[in-house]
Amino acid sequence: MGNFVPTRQRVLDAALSAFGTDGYPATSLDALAAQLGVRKQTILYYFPSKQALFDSVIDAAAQDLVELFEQEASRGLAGIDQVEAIVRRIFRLAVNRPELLGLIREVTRPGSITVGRLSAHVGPTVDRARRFLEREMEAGRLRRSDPSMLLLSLYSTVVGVASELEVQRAMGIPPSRRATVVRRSELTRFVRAALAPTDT
Amino acid sequence: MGNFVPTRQRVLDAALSAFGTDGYPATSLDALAAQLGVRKQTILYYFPSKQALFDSVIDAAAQDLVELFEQEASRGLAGIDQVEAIVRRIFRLAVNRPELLGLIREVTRPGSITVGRLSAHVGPTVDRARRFLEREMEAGRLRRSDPSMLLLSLYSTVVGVASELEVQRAMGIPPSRRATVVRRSELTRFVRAALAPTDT
DNA sequence: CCTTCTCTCTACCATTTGGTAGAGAGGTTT
DNA sequence: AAACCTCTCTACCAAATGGTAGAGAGAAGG
Repeated sequence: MGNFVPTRQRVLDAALSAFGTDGYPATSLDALAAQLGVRKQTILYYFPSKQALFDSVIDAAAQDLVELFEQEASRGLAGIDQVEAIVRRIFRLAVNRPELLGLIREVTRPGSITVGRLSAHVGPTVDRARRFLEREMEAGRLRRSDPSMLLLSLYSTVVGVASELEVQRAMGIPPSRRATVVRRSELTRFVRAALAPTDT
Repeated sequence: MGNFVPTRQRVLDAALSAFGTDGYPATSLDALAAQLGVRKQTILYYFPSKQALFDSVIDAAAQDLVELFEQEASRGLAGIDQVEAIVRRIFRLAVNRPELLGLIREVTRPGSITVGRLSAHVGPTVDRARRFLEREMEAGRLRRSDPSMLLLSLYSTVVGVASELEVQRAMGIPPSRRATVVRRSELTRFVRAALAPTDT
């Protein structure tokens, strides 16, 4: 115990959580500072402006995402098994750090000026994923289709099912631990069905 | 020409667009009024507060959605064909009125207090959709699975692919008319593959 | 003509916002 | 001890926000 977390890092963590939960405009520096037991000017000492703080938060989040992805991808599974492994990973992320996916959602809002920053980070990883899909289609381990579009469909489905908690409630799915497990397994089946190569 | 749109309706339309594009916190009554060529107090005359305006916008949007859905569902198609018809419809909606899906996205944000209002409106329609899926599974026209979860997966996939324009750009999909057509057809294939009953 | 109702306006306000200026405290270096 | 650096603070500020109070214009009805 007694481990000390530098203020800058604490600000970054709290900001990620706040931006990811409430969104950029609804997050005030005063509120953030109060939550940290610090004055707003302390935040502005480390980050010259709210936008700069947001940028740094995006950088940190992107790094986490890429790391997670590359780590899972380097295990070298093939075909649907590899996809499923990543789906599970994203699912776990949605449970443990929902604010991170919330941040992605915030950044990818139409009209966002900060998208470029995120895509610059995840671009190479996206390329890698696309090449993977292409390769596996070539090898007949995945249903043939446009790799970019397939990636988009996968992204939408997985992130949506993993993080659209309010929609789930509206659809009568309780936010229980049990339901989460069912949800993941149903998602996996859905993705498997969508990806399985046609036997012809 | 010369058709007159009552101020109240104009406010409602502009508000839907603004809330759906920029989100609730980033939309100011002053900006909204300016865009309408009117003073803020005119807005507050018709809607007693910003929140009340938002509520009315949600009501209007929900009504549109339900109408669209019921209309398409009443054509009485079966199995995947019915699902595909609705997918096409939602896709058209995303192209013609992207702000409407943006509004849904805004309302379904985690921690939103307004979700209840939306679900109250769409609840019956969601139930109807679920019963449809159940029936079609029973009849062997759709792959068997948990209907609620399947609905969630479908929702995530379709709305995501239809409206996540920034994610698409990040994945190298241009926002061209041509790409939109490809996107819809790939989405359809994806959904078809995910829903097709297993032959066993 | 006067009243009343509908609608939009001007004037104003308290609060919150992101941000600037700079003081002060504590440690390290010279 | 003097100078400096790192960090957090108090004191302010201009701008924007949602909202209140109420005036005025025009049409409708008595």
